[in-house]
Formats: sequence, C-alpha cells, structure tokens
Amino acid sequence: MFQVPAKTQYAIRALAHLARSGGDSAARISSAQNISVKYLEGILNQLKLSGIVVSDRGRGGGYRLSRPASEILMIDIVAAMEGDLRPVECVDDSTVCSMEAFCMPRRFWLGLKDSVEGYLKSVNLGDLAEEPLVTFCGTGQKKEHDNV
Amino acid sequence: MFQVPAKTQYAIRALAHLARSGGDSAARISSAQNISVKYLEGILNQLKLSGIVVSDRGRGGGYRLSRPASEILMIDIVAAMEGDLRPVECVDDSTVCSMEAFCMPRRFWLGLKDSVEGYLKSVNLGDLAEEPLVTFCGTGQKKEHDNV
DNA sequence: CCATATTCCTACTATTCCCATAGGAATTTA
DNA sequence: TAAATTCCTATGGGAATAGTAGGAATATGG
Repeated sequence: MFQVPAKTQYAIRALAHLARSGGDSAARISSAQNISVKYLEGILNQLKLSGIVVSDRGRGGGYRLSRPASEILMIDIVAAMEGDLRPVECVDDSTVCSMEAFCMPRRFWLGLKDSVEGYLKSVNLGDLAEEPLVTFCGTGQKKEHDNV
Repeated sequence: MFQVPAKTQYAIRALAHLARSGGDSAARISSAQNISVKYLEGILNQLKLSGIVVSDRGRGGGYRLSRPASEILMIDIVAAMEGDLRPVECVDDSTVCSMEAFCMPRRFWLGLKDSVEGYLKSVNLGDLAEEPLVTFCGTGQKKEHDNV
C-alpha cells in the first residue's frame, strides 16, 4: 500500500505556491513548479470543487486559496484529490461484512486509518509553505515537461 | 493514497489461519478463507521467500509459520508483500533531490511514513489470530471464487 | 512402486488505475 | 476585439493489480 499519487503531490506543490504567491494562473504555477499545464488545470479544478481554492476566469484571472494557509489541513488536500481514506472497503461501510464490531482485521485497519488521519490533521499548508525551500522533491516525476 | 491491495489482505488472512490451525495446505486455506487457490499459492510462496512461513512439499505437506505469531509484526507481512513503505521516492533515496535536509515536503512525507510504520510495528499477527472471529471482512472481494 | 497430494515455477490475460495529452468552448478584461 | 484565462470532454499509453492455466518437481502412504 501507499504510494502517494503524483496528482496529490502536484496539488500540494501548487497550493504551497499559491500560499506563497498570494494567487497565480495555472500557466505560471506550471512553469514555476514544472508540472504539465493541462494536467495541472484539472487538478486545480478539483481543488476548486472541494472549496480549497477559488478562481477568476478571463484575462488577469487565476487561482487563490479560499482561506488562510494555516486553516487548510493536509488531510483536506488529500481528501480533495483522493476521497476519504479507506484502506479496505469495510472500514466505512459496515454493510460489507456482518461481523463489524468483533472483526479483528477490521479493527486493525481502522487503527491504521486513524493513525494516518491523525498525522494528516496535525500538519497544515502553512507549515509547508512558510519554509524557505519548497522544491520539486518528492514528485515521482520521471522526465521534464514542456509546460506549453 | 492507500488502498490496501487484495494480495496483502489475503496474506494476512492466510497467516491468521495458519496461526490458528498450526499449519495447513494451500488448498485447505483457500477453501476456508475463500481465496483462489492458484493465486494463494503465489502469495504463500512470497511469504516463504521472506521467511515468514516454511513449507513441506509432497503429500501431507503444507505451510507453517516460521516463528510464533506474536513475533511476526504486521509490518513484516506488509513488507513481504509490497516492499518497504515509500510514500514518495525521495524518502529513502536522497539522491533524487538535492535539497534533502531542508525540503519541507520531504519532512512531511517522512513524518507520514514514521506514523504508519509505528502503527504497523505495534501490532503482531498473534493479536489478530487470537480473536474468536477472523472473517472474510476487509478483502475487497467482489465475487465468490470456486477455489478448485 | 505407484497413485496421489502437495509445493513450486512460468507464462498468459483481463481489467483497472494513473498520468497525462489534445482541442476547443466559455468567460473576462484591457 | 484580441488575448488571457478557466472550464469541459474525450482519448490513449503504460503500469500495476488480480487472477488463470498448465504442468514440473517432490514427497508420502498404501
């Protein structure tokens, strides 16, 4: 389990960029962060639907955070990109299995979920964005893009 | 991130079965746990290569745990099936990125990794196997198999 | 010694998910 | 009205996942 998808990593970098710049267009985020423009557009749109960013269309438009970076928890970002954390189906759908309460595997997975959620709630975007260095590190990118 | 693959869930169920039965053949584990026989064979072989189970070939053979269930940590099982935990590339390969020490995203992912590893080290197979009910729950299985 | 039960090995396939790419429509502003 | 921008939909290649299939190698019990 548990490779973080490129999409989520891009989202975090794009949001850190917005936190530091105060707002920017997809094209400029793309070239600053070395992420394919078209792919990034979809990511930003997804973040918008989740209420994490707001956008202005047309010339001079772009994206901004919808609230202070310190109020955006890392778990909000992960949830926006990937939906709720669910290591196995039955953790949030008890109808999958009739044994709910007494099922030890389920309790085990539930504990794992709690552990991860706890961590992701303990860090916010401001923590990441205030650092002097927010690099390309940790993207899983294999090659350079043209960002055209 | 972080759906647990069926393979890992099967491995855990198979091992819990072995812990409770004291040893069994792939065919019997398969029918008891409702896992496709041929697929299970591959899983058990992988667990053998990692030293978690031992096997006896030929008639009357089968698989057994290589050590007491209480000495098999859940992280051993996960590592056997999926390799080391690595949410993003750079967490264990600092050459991916030149910023290592000061890269905030990297520190963030590293913290997540520690959190998950800590949990997986805190639970052992005995904890799961000693429970009265170890069911099919949490497999992501969509349909029944024939287990022929 | 031989039928049978078992692990072990290799190759194949179907499906799903991931990571984009592509083209253009809609919108806003200078 | 041209340019910059978001927004929408469709397509495709590659990798991983989940499983199938067939049979070789090995050991045991009768």
